[in-house]
Formats: sequence, structure tokens, C-alpha cells
Amino acid sequence: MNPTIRDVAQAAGVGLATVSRVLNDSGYVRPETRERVLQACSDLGFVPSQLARSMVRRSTATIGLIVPDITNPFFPAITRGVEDAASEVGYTVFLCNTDNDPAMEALDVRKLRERRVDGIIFVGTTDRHELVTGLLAGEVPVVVTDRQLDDLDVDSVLVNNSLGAQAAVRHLIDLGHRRIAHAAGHPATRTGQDRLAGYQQALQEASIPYDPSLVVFGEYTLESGYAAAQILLGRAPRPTAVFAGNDLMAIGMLRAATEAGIAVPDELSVVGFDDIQMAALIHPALTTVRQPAYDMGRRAMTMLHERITGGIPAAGRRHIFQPELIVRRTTRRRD
Amino acid sequence: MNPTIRDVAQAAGVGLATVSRVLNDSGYVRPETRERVLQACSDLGFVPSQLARSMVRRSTATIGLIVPDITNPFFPAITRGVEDAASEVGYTVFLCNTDNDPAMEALDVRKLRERRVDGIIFVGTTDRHELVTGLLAGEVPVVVTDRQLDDLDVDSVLVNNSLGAQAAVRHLIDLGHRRIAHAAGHPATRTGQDRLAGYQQALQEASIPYDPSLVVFGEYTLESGYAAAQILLGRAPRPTAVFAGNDLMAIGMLRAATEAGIAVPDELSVVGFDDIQMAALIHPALTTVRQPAYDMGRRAMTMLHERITGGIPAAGRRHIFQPELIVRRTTRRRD
DNA sequence: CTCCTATGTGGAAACGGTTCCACATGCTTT
DNA sequence: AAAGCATGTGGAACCGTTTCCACATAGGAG
Repeated sequence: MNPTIRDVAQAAGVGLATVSRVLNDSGYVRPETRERVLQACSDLGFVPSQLARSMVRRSTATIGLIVPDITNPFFPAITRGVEDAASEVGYTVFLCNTDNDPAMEALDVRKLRERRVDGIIFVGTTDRHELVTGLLAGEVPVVVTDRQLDDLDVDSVLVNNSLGAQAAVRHLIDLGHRRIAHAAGHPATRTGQDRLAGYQQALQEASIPYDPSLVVFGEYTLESGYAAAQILLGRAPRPTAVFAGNDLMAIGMLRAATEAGIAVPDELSVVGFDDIQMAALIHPALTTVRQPAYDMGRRAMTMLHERITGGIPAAGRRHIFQPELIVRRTTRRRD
Repeated sequence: MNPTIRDVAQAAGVGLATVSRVLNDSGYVRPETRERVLQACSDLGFVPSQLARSMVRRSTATIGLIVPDITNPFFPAITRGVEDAASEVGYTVFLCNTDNDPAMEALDVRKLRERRVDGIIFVGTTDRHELVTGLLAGEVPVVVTDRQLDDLDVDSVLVNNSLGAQAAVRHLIDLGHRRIAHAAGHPATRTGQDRLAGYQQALQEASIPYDPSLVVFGEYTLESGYAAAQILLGRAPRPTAVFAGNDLMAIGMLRAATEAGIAVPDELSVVGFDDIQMAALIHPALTTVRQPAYDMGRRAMTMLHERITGGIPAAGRRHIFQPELIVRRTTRRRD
């Protein structure tokens, strides 16, 4: 059994309150007494119970991080950013995977509330407004990342998806492409909608008519990118370029193109979104739109911390990162 | 403020103990009473405090997962395995990144102990025996994954690294290679040592003399693979094949080879280790030795759970997975 | 010399649950 | 009729901290 503060007090020949004071560096303690207490602590191998502390302090120095799937290469970087920023302010993080399953999300939120986390960061989860509003109503600080909840007054860390998509498509247009397909993300996600909107916007600016038959929806997975490519590359005349909803889909499309004997970038240009580590490593290296995932994680955590420690106006704040086009080897001028 | 069990009791017109009983499905409660209590719970939006529960139950249904860096593509799969298995038995997991820094590890362990986790899973962390023995002495259940601590009686989930390395090198030998280099992992890690030993063993079986100048050590990173390649490909005569300590290093070597104008697999065969997702996606697709990361994570968690709930003999158990050679496109018969 | 303040210390209540024990009721068994 | 048991309920102690308050001492100010 773990020794308690009482054991320490007895061993050091002092009262409970005194031990607590040296542990927390609060109030007056004679240096000599402090020394005796510290000695007793290490003699007994005393490890204070954060549980007991949390009960009375009504805060746990703990946050919940809800991601769809840590195995998806976009999320580890965000997670790491959150973790690092959390560590710096003494917080520990609970990790939850939901697979975008609303039931799972609700379960995780419940678990986190029972554990009395000081706050929750949602990253790229389904848009279940009720969940978040419930949290907000219960006065649980929340930050949402990689997902825009428009009608909700919640702190968010976002990337300008529309702008990123525009940059990607403009790049293709600048290279002389006119027949540009889009393998979009899930239509129910704001992220997917915004990128699609950016795609349309860029086309419009270049006076290229929007052709719905060149847009197919997927689920941000490699497989759905592969499937989307099979449809899109079958269109006649075949598109000369394609903008994918994310890197994983782009890589799936690359694969489909290779199998179909379509050379990239010679016969087909491809642009992704995210700039996951893999993007630079595949062959040919993927042209993509970079999201600063690590920094987004960090920012989400610092925003959450500010919200937790108060002093922040009640209104939901938004931090919007600007995406950046990274030109590599999957795009090429059309001759 | 959150309503407490007392508020619920009052609202339902019953005693505290009764509320507790319906919450835990324990003891006798009249169905009608149960209904009233449940109603009061949802009326008040009552969320029980796991903190208070944990204090008296002396267990938190919480575990700590310590990984070097979630950003390293081998770890998300393990993490997911742990998480899934943990969820299934009602546990929540604290995630800690250490960057293999012993000081960070010690800090994280301390934090986890203060939080009174029911157990800790170490994955691929530095071999700080003192840390683990300290935990064991303090009767904190521990499982170690992806790291063999020989002289310690601790539960472990391992892969037969030596066997995997042998399979890789034998594959190269079967293809007619004789001058086979090894870009080894960090020499201080058991993993690195075992793979090196497997490499040597395979050479010996084929009566190929061991040439120390063909072995260079790295750190399991892409950069160190790149650096290792620069050294190894400079040896004369140039090796015709190389076995890398892990996939990341292999990919770094691929890159170095490409830059040096050495064609893979025509002029150089490369084998990796791990079979991270990326391995199948790069070009040419990487021949490698597969570790079942997700299953290793799952197994680690179930072992930990068995240890926590007791009934397991005191001796440290080992679960050893067999690695599997996956032949793709970076290896080729030498003509 | 008294009063006040700074310094130092200990006791007890509180945080929100679980669980042991006592007690009440209505049957069945001897 | 008394005893025993199954069912149903409530009170109080306890888990290990923090924190408020009371109290003690010593030195300086008036």
C-alpha cells in the first residue's frame, strides 16, 4: 500500500497540514522542518495521490483528446502537439479513438466527464453539435480542431480549407490543366464541403465551367481514393489533373493510375491535402497542401488551457492557420 | 457545479446507499425505487465522479502508455491496439511521449503513479531497468513491449527479432547476394543487437564471412538511414544488398541510393523491418519483415489486464510473436 | 508593558463516492 | 409462536488530500 501524507507526517513528527505545505510550497514552513518532511517523503517512497488532491481542488490537470483514429497519419502529429503543450503546463492527456462513430464519441465524452477532465479537445470528429453543446452547457471547456462548427460559439483551431483547395486547383490551372477532377472528402463534413467549394471557386475564377461528373466523394481513406480514381479516370475525355480530398486519397489515386498504366505526372497531375510525412516519401513525391498539424495541436492545447484558467472572454475564439501549397513531383505542365 | 449522489438521493427521496446500489447494480433495490433513482439521475444530469469512486475502490480503471514518439509510424498501430483492448474492459489510457529521454520517462512514470494508474505499458523505451524494477517493487503492474529486459521478471510482448533478421538476410542470400551490408539500429537497444545477431547468424549459416566494415549504426530514423547509406554505398566493392534496422532507415537508404544514381532493386536490394503502412506505399514497394504492431498492442493490454485483476502466477510471462517476411519490390535476384 | 504582525504549526472539515453494518418487513420453516 | 431467511433501505465511516481556522511564539512599535 502507498504511504499517505499521514505516514509522512508521523515519520517527520509534524502535522498533516505541515506536510501539505511543504508539498505545495505554500504558507510558512521552517527550512529545518521542510527538510525533515522531505527526508521522510523519500524514506517512505511517498507518492502523493493526485486523486485526493483533485477531489478537493476540483480540477484534475487532465484533458481528453478525441481523435477519429490515431492510425490515420494525419493525427499523430496533432496528438503530439497537444501532448507537448499539455506536458509543459503539467497536464496529462487521455487518448480516445472514435472511428468517427457518433455512439463511440458519446461514450468517450461520458467517460471523460466521469473522470472530471478539465477540458476536451475534439479533432476532426463528426459534427455532432448536441455533444459539444452539452459539454458547453455543463461548463466543460472545449476546443475543436480540424472541424468547423459554424453555428456554435466554441473555441476552434482551423485551417482555411477553401483557400488551400483554391491554391491547389489554381496551381493546376496555372500548369495549363482545364479538365480537373476532384476526389472529395465525405460530403457531410465541413472540411470536405470547404475544399469542394475552394475547388469550385478556383474553376470559376478561371472561367472553367463546373462539371459535376468530375466530382466523386470518398471517406479520406486510401481505398476510397483508389475507388474514386477508378471512376474519375474512366470519364471521357479523361481528366488531365485531379485534386484529392486528402493525401491518403491522393496516394490511393496514384496507385490506381499506376495500375491503369497512366503515368504521373506525365499523363495525370495529382494534388493532395495535409502533407503527411508519407507525402514526401512516396514516388513520385506528392504535390500537396500543407496543414501545420503539430502546431495546430499545440495551439488547440494552449487555447484550451487559457479557457480552463479563465480570463478569456466568453465568446468562442478561432485560430485559423493558412495552408501552404507544397509543389513536388506529381504535378506537371500540360503540353 | 456537478450534482452529487446526495442531490440525486434527495430528489428521488431515498438514501445515499440506495443510489449507489442502483448505480452499481449491486444489492437489493425495488424495481420501482430503481426507476425513481434513474429518473432523478437524468433529471439532474448526474455524472458520477470516477475520482471519488477510485479513492474508495483503490483502482482507477486507467492505465499509462509510454511510447517514444507517437509520430513515429510504428507506434500508432501499437497504441491503437492498446486503446481498443483497454476500451473493451472499461479502461482509459493516458498517453505519454518520451522521445527516448530517460529523464522524461522518469517524469512520466512519476506522473502516472501520482494519478494512481492501475498499470503501465512501456513500448520500445530505453532500457532503464531501475525504473521498471522500481515500479515492480511498488507493485505497479507493468508490461513491456518491443523491448526485451532479460534479467527482469516482467511481462513482455516481443517479436523474435533475431529470427526476423535471419529471414531477411536469408532472403537476400537466396537471391544470390553475398556482399550484404547492415544499417543497424542503436547498439544500446536490445532490438538492435538482436537484429544484428540475426544478420550475423544468417551470414554464418551461408558461410559468408562477417565483415564489420559493412555494418553501420543508426537511430531508427530516416535521416540516420540516409547517412548510413552514404557510408555503406561508398565501400568498395559496393555491397549489392542491404538490410536496414527498420523501415524508416530503409526508406532513408532508398532515397540516398536514388540520389547517388544507384537503381533499386537492379543495382541494390534493400530489406526493411516493421512493415509500417508506408512500406507498401512507397516506390518501389519495400520488402520488409512484418511485425504485427496492432496485435502486439492488444496483447500487451490483455496481459496487463490479467496482471491487474490477478490470478496470474507471479513470474513474468512472455508472448513472442513471429515476424513474417514480406517480399515486395526492393529485392531482386543478383545476376 | 501591551499590542500587533510575521512566522510557524496542528486539527478538522470537506471533496463525492462505496461499503459495512444495522434495522425493518414479510415469508417460510420448525 | 419463534426462528431464520430473503428482500429492501438508510446511516456512518472511510479513501487521501487541501484549506480554513485556531493557536503559539517572538520581535518591533507605540
